[in-house]
Amino acid sequence: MFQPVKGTRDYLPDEMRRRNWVLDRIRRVFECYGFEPLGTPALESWEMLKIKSGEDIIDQIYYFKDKSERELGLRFEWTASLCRVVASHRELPMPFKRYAIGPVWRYEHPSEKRLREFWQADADIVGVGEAIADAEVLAVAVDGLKQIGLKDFKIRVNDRRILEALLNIADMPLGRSLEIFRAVDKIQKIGVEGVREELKRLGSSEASINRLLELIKRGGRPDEVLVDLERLVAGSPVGLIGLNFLKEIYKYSKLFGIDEYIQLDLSLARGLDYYTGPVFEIYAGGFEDYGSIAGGGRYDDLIKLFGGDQTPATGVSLGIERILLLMEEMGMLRNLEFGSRVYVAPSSPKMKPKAIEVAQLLRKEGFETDMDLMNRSLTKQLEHADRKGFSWVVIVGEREMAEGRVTIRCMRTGEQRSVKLVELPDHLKPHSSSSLNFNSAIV
RNA sequence: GCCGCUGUGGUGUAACGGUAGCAUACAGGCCUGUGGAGCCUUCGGCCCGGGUUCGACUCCCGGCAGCGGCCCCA
Repeated sequence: MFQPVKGTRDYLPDEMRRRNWVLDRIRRVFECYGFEPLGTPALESWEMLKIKSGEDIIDQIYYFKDKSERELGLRFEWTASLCRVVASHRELPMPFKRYAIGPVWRYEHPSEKRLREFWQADADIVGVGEAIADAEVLAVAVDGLKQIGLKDFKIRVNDRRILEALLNIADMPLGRSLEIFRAVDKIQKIGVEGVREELKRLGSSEASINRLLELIKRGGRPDEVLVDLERLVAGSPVGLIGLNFLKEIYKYSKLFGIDEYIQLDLSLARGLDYYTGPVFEIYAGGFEDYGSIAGGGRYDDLIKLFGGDQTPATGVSLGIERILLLMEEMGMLRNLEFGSRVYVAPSSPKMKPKAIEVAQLLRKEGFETDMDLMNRSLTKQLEHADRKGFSWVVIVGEREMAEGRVTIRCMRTGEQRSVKLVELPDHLKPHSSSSLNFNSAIV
């Protein structure tokens, strides 16, 4: 018997329905904010995927040669593909706001929280260098999460240019910023001592390390930290640029209505090498230990690295599996209610042609409709409809049909009544809609 | 990548160096025009490869997969 390959999994209908529900809502929010869909291949050239990914990620790229010895890889995130498109389509009007939702692949140790094939929902703004873009990208992410029923958030933000300044203040070795960033970023996972070890390995002195660890402890609500921080990086032009940018983001976040979630965290750096300024991660409020459910940052140099003009860009990525797992844990997926579906049951095989007619009529009206394909007895059909969770069964019987009527049965209550065929859609409508409902959703 | 535990019908489990049993699900029947209960019937399995043995699902080795931990990392 074949199983899904390591780190991948199947999604049976019940689960897939929930997944789709979440994906649909996020897509709708993306489009609501004016992001446009962009399709790019799962397969990209290895050469391209490697650019500015960072050592650790490169090891995780699915790599292979095709039959013509081309070196290829599977996308491990969406940003590179976006940059490739932007670099090679100079005609795109700016700003270019695009979203992409789909699977990405990383060769790493699978666990419940980490598969080798997983979905990311990305929203990026290309062509805007100002903080309004970063704030909007955060807003769309928060709104997407709200629309699937999450309520409270913590957005950790930082700017790598501030970190850069702190590195200088702490007298850390020059030219190893990226490695140091990666080490510092792990503080949540490996703890202060772990980071200390890492930094030692990178050739920093004990004193520098202590100083840096002390510096990055600062964090919290922007209103409280920003002033303090201003004094700290006063002597560093780069640091000031970063700081001012964060201020701008914070300013705009108020206008977008997400400022209450924002927290400065000077230890945040993120693992990818291409970030040039602000970086951010979103956590579900009260579930910070669970890990981030979205993350992103600004990558102003990446498009140029891909052969395009110097073009600023920023974006955010939602981790779909993480989000679903979290929702599962919070018990939110059980409350999902889907539009009611209709099952058409001929009372006997003889009525099959009439049943098809009824089913087609309902489908034309937009009802999710299924019918018996196996000449089952009415008993079996009801059993089946019950198990599959249909809300309505339309019984197409000889006796009623002779008068142009059918019987509708509500599967939840067991009530049923006879209705005219021409009025059938009206009788099913109150309980059926193409839109989805969510009991505890804010919306 | 490393260490540990695990691998029996679709799912969950039992036993055993000598013909693999149960539950549940699926399909059908009791029920020839009415679901959720009950009873009955059918279908269906030892992860893969090698070794030890008269004989391996069982013991040994390797692989693969899952789970947990470490490492690594969104």
